[in-house]
Amino acid sequence: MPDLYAQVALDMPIGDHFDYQLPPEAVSLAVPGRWVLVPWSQGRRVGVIVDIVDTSAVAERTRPIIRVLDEVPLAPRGWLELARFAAGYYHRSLGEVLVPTLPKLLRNGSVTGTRGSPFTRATRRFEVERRAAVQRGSERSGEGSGKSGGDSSGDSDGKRGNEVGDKKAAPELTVEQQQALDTLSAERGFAVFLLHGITGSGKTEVYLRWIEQLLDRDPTGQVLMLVPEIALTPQLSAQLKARLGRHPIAILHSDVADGERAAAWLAAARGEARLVIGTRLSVLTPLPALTAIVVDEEHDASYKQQEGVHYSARDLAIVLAAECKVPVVLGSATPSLESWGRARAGRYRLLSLTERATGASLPSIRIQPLRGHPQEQGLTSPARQAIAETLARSEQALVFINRRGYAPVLCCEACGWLSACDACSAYRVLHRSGASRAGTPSRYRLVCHHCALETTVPRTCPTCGNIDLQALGRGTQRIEEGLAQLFPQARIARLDRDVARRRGAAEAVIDAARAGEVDLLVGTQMLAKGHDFERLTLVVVVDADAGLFSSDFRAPERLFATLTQVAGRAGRAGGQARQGEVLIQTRYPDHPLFEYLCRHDYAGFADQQLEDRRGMNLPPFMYQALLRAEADAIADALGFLGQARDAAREIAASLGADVRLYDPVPMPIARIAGKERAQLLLESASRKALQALLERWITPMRQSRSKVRWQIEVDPLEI
DNA sequence: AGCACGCCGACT
DNA sequence: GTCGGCGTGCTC
Repeated sequence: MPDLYAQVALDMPIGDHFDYQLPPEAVSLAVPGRWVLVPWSQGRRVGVIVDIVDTSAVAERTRPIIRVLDEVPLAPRGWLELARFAAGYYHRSLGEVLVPTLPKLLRNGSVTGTRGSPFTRATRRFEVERRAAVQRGSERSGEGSGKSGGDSSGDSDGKRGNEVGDKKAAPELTVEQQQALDTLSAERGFAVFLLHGITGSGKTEVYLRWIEQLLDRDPTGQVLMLVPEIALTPQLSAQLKARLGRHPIAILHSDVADGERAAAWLAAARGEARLVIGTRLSVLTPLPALTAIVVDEEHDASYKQQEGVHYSARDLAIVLAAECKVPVVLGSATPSLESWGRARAGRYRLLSLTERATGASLPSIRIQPLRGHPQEQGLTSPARQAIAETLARSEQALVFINRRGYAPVLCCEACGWLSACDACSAYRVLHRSGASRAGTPSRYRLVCHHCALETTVPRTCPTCGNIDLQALGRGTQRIEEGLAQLFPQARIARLDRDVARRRGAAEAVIDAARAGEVDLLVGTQMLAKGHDFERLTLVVVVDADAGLFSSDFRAPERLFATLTQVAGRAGRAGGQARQGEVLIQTRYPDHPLFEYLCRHDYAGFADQQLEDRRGMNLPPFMYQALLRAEADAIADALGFLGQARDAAREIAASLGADVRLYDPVPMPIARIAGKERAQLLLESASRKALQALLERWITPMRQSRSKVRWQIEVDPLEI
């Protein structure tokens, strides 16, 4: 019998670790945090050593590990602790948290790669960049300035004009920015800051300065910056590289190709990359010398992982910061109510930026009633007039509608038939497809946004044979078409997920708009995030009502954030440029949300929402978890959840845990792709009580096999 | 979760 | 006579 066993976490829903014999020659390498290749059934898999022990309960079944992956850096201590927390909190096995964080290319043990492979090329490219960065850094420090004013470091890379050629002299900070920065720089240990800054207040500049200071101060320290899914654009990378180019930067994005990702990940894990910027998945990148974390747009829903382990990268960032005893900054113009509530309670330190960095004033927001105001192409006459005036001044206007496609539903006026999806409880959306070259008749398709099933449009009504089928409502494509009719001379561009599907297409639209080659921009959320269009002075929101009376208690919070964000695109230039104007069309002009919005009063809105939530016992005053089930028949899903609830009730009673169990209900969209879905809500004022119940409830449920597919969602964002 | 093994219906 | 359905057992 061997002297030592390695407890190895594997990507399995069962068990937390599996025991393997440790050959004597592997003992020196094999420590917790090491990646290993182990035999598994017929094949082999990679896992992480989580402990070394001298006995095993299953000693007679153990086999030796195959190899220690010593080419992968040993994971730092805080990282394993973070993963342990995530596994416990989201009720998954440790391996399910750990293993998917290793880039695919490194998972098969053949890291070295062949010469000229994407991985080797990426590694070499990173090394060249790193040396160049270090070189720039030493040149700079040779200039002898300790202060991080940095105006002289701007023209660092003179020979190549690829950085858009701007002079990257850092802008002067406003008093508020300076104060925020000073507060941040003074903090060396664990602390959570909420940086609340209005749109255009220069939050990014504060991050940049802080990161710059941190990297200069500690020559080996690493900073992690998390950004939402769509925010990680080439523009942002270019900006960061231009300003912080004397430090090696690694970019980790789900779209980054495998070889590139593996190289960037290794650079981060080896401590070579000083700034690691990425989407939610990068919160689990092992960083040996972490000194600070930034979470930009912390309210963004894309921080919540929606497959695999459903973790919140923002929440894990805070756990990681605590683990590593470093400061973390959450930034947003419209913080989540969870974060805002904690700042109000004094648990997070609030930093406020209340004015725009350019000196521009905030846009004026007008609410335009839809009722009693006839519309043309979905636009009231004040909206059309405002657009016409904007065009006449040769400025840009943005028309915002959060619904892609041509029309949300097709209907038969004779019999009432609607274009329902066969597989989902939703309507198929009318889309205009194909490049409508002049002369080519445009084609239409019916597309289900939930199961992606696409069909042709019936020539006649499938139930009554009527020839006249009507498109009901408006999406981006129809608004675009309407604008072309209303303003035939205007150059119009659309941006939504359909446009962005083509590689580089979204970039092209944004670039064209910035270059002034577009007069009218039409689009969804995508247009609202972070872009700076200098000549854009008008924003029209076609219809703000979807979020006003939703059954989801978070809908007002999201609507406020979206409207604030899109309104923030207007009139950012400052100087002698015109003040921005925002027109919001609604059927409910008296809704209180709009009052706060027009006053640009996020704090007032958020405090009011918090009061509502407190009164109604909702998060953040209540902790929730959701058990979701999926089956061919809704009765099976509901039956499964009913039994689960009964079991939970008993456990809660035996624990004395004060947890409320609701009845199982079908999900808001009950059927997707032919599967019926239902859910069971649990909530408690005590996170501890809820977690204790989940712990005793979920583990046995995983062991018993059911024909119903299910998953647990802790801190669900949508109910 | 995968994957194998193992017993009962519609096809060459 | 087989191909294949998914029930249940196992993986250190």
